[in-house]
Amino acid sequence: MINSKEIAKIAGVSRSTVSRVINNYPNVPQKTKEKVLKVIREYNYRPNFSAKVLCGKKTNTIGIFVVSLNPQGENTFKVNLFQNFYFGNTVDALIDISNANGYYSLVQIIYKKDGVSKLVDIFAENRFDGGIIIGLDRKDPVVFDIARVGLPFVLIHYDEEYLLKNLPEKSKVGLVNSMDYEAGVQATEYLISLGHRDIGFISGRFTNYSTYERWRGFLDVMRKNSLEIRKEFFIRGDYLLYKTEMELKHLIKAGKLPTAFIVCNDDMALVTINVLKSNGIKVPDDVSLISFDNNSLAEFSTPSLTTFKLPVYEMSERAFNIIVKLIEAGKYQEKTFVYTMPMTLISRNSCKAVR
Amino acid sequence: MINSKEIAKIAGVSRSTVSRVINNYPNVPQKTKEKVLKVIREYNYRPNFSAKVLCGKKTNTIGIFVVSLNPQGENTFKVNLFQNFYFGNTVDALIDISNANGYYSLVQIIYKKDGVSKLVDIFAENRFDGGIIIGLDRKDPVVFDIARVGLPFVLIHYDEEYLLKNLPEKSKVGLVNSMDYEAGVQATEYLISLGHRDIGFISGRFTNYSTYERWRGFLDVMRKNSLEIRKEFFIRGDYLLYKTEMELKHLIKAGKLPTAFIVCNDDMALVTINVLKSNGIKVPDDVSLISFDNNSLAEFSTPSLTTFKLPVYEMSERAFNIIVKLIEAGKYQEKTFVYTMPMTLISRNSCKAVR
DNA sequence: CTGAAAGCGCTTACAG
DNA sequence: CTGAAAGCGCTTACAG
Repeated sequence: MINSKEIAKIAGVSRSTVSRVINNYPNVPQKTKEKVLKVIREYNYRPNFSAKVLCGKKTNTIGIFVVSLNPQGENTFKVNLFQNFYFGNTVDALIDISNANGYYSLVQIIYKKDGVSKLVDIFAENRFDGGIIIGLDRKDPVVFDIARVGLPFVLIHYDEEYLLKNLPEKSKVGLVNSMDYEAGVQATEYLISLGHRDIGFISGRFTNYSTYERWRGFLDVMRKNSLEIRKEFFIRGDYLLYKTEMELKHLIKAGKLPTAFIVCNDDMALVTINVLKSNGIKVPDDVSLISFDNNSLAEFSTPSLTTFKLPVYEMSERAFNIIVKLIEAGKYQEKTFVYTMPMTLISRNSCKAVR
Repeated sequence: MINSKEIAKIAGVSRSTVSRVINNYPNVPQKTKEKVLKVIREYNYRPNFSAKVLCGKKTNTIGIFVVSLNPQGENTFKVNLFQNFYFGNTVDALIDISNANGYYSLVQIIYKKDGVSKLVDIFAENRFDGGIIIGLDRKDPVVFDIARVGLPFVLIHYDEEYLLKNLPEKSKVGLVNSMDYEAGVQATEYLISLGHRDIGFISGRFTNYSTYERWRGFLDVMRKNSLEIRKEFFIRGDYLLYKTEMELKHLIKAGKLPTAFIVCNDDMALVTINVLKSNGIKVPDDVSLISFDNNSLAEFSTPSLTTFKLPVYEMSERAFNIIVKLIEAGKYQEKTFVYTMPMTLISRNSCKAVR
């Protein structure tokens, strides 16, 4: 590849001038500009990216990081991003939004293990102007190590209080959450309003922001209504389909079911429907189901799912806007942006009033 | 951020030695190594990425490029990657596979217009070791400009003959296609075997490899069976749902329908079902539908779709393997790899034998 | 085994 | 308006 030195030589100017033309500096006469531009076009010259960055130019790149501990054992890599509603859609939205706004996107999936600390390393390499991180545990302290690197980043789904309390001074950090506590409250109240009193809960991972918050909401409402929270109606699904299936089968065998389940995502709800169905239990006639996400199947399953829409696209947009603000603020401003976005109940056919 | 010079100073060695330790050169005594490593850890030092690349080190990054001309007018950016089965899943798979194998992935969506030529520029910036490109027209000549840059790349879905004929010498290029011609043949033969003779075709874009090939297959079989290809049964859907809907409505209004349609993707097939349904026409009783992709809804629609599975994941894996081979071959080998992967007919409920 | 020096390809004060 | 020079942070022959 040709470099600026040669371009300069051919155009009969110095490298400084070539640089000035490329970077659109004002004090280059039109004539010189055209002369240089002509050579650039002719030789298809493109300034070397690394050299530019090394001189302190921006990378124009957003780092997108998906932290995904691997439940099937540490040997299996692959997240199956493309089968995961939350990760897949967030990454896709983030890429799309970044690109549409003139930023490159560098995507990196962290397959846990040593991975999370590797996050710090990647930030220290200075490959991007700012990062967006999803999939971290709600209180993963790696965040503070990353903050110390100095590059701005925004978190999607993380504990707000814990973050703000422990963030080092002068951190450039953003946070985007969904209103999972409120959704948990609303889900429980909705079921109660339908006459349900025996309400079960199929959880995701409790290290996870959303699961934790929804569970809190559930507990608060159950207690407020003096409803018993029965241990046997709690299923630790951990967002894993085989686990959900296994534990649910146990419960069915044990003989007693709640009249409704709050399920921490649509995928587990879909499995729940199937397992119940194959045991002769009807949804929603025998058991009601309310879940979260509103994934692409929610509308098409039988019955269709009553679920809370996770505003993935809107959250991604917000995260992108914050990171850009943080990047542009440069060294002159430190601020922490926090947004919490509403989830919407989409009422379909998996819930029914209890007789 | 601390740099190698300071690390060297603190550790009491030269930058050369720091570099040797980092890059695991063999001729560093254990003791020196440990001394340096200790300082590196203590100060959380990470070699600057751009500086490394500028010295000729690899970027360890795969560039992933999605070319998506924007049908809704040039002002609308956003591809809605996450709603697009083909693009979304391919990108996700590519990211996943790259990351799992130790490569970063730099993703860039090209929103056409000036975009395609911008592709050449990005390749010239030397930000990644090799690229994978999807979404290009089956004969987009930009490929040859990119090839001239010298970085290896692999194309997904491109005209093989045209590519091989026009590629400059010493190109490091790969190509991964699916057997769309064969699928087109098989789809048509299948419908004929069910007794259909009036077969319509709802096309994607003809500049697109898959549409073109499937159409060729369709034509060949229809001719071989001396079946009439009726112009009025051809709908140019262009992969656009509103267009498919509009043209189909025209056709319905005109009064005469084929007994079966070959539809160039599941999304258009789903729309077709809806439009027919709302006009009192039943699938598959009145009209059979066979499509391509096997997207996540294909199984759940009513009726479920008989469709050809596009092996997105397998194709992505293949593309990744090729690009790695090409990268590792370095300057010493030039070779063009071409693979064409089978599509599988998944027989469900949208086709029926004609009485 | 190890350090001094050159070089990768840019940009940016600085001087004129 | 424009060029020579220094500098960004590494790596890598080269010499010892």
